[in-house]
Amino acid sequence: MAQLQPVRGTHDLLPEQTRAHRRVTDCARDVALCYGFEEVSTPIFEFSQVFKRTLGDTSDIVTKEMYTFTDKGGDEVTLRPENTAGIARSFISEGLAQLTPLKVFYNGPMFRYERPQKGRLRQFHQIGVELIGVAQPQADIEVIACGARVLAELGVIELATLELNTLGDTESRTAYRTALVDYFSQYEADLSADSKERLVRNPLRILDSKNEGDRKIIADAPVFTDFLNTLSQDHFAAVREGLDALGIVYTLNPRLVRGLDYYCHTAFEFTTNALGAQGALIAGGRYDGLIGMMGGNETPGVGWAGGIERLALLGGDAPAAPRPIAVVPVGEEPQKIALELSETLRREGFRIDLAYSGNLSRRMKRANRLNVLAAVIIGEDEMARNAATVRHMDTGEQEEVPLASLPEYLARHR
RNA sequence: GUGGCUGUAGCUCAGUCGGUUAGAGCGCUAGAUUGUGGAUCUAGAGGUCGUGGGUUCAAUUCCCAUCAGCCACCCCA
Repeated sequence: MAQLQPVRGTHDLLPEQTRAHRRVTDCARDVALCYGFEEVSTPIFEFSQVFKRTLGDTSDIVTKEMYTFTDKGGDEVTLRPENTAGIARSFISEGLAQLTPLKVFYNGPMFRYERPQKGRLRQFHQIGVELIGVAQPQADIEVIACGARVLAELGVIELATLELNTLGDTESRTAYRTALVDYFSQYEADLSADSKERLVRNPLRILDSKNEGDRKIIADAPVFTDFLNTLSQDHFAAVREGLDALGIVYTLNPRLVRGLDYYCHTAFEFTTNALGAQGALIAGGRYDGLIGMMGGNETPGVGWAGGIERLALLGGDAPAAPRPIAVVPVGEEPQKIALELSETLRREGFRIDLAYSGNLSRRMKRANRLNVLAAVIIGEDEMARNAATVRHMDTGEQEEVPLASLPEYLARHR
């Protein structure tokens, strides 16, 4: 048991969990399609530069959480810790600028070297959308509405609250950042160790500190709204107006900050308190500087990512496994035609499970365990009559049906 | 990365104040029922008590380390 265990923070997805994940991804994909997004996939690893350049040299992800290695050709590559950078890279290298506005949906594994907890894994899975090439607040609104809709369709919207903030444009944020550093520097000695770190790495993060001492200092810190220029204010106002018009409720959270450098203007997060400390279900925002930062033409973008494991945990029980129909041969000859019969029925679109071995009792037991809808029993007797006995497992009723009309019969009783 | 809790059968958990063959329920296998599942009864399989080391006549039990899970911090999805 201890000898052969999965790598820390990774999980096997057995049928039940896979069904739970698929419910989330299928639902999200359907919703995203409604909003005009198309599904894409980018590679699971990229050159490390893709992430280093975009996520910020000081972000936790880059400094301590990336799975980075040198491949046999000497290239330094990294297992993707998130998918926005990969999409942006693809946008540039595939020349997708001519397709703007580009709307994509993705789903897949991400990797972060973190200390595992429930809802926090080293290999985890995300769904997400990106809307690239639209600077107008309509894009922010549409993207947020899409996220809200995914949660609603999953039936977890009641457990979530939408938190909203603006990070302003670069000009506003730089001014605010400077003011914050000035302010907190006065109290540097009283700040928690974490916050002293943050003072140099990401001063905005101090605002989010849970440390009590920090909280007192934070109470009198400069407020971002005082530093927002008109453009930033207008953008944020328009986003709020749009959400109001759509009836999407949100709470303003001035302390909502993004860990990644490329975000600006709208930042939002659908959070829950039903998962302990792992509260973020869907998080995203606007990243107008990202594509330019990577070397493409300046192109605005907005998007979000959602944690599949977290959404699946909240979503309750996995959907039931599909109920197949069992083909149960009894005897040598029937055994031979059972394979053929199974294939025929499968071609007709039925989900067929063949009872491989044992006496009839054993095979029926197995069929029962698979929760089959019906058992198609075929023995010497039936063969002689070119028929099969169909037993409906829920009622226990059974009926002999000519082989030729079996598909039609089963279709009626499906 | 920091602090804490936990680790006994496939699953959920009892138990041993250190002492001979470690238990239950569920599940699994077989039989009662040689062409009929689910219910019932009977029998059976399954554990180096997470791993490694130490203390001891003796360790699943005590100590240390390690691995893993969980909780909080951190970070976020």
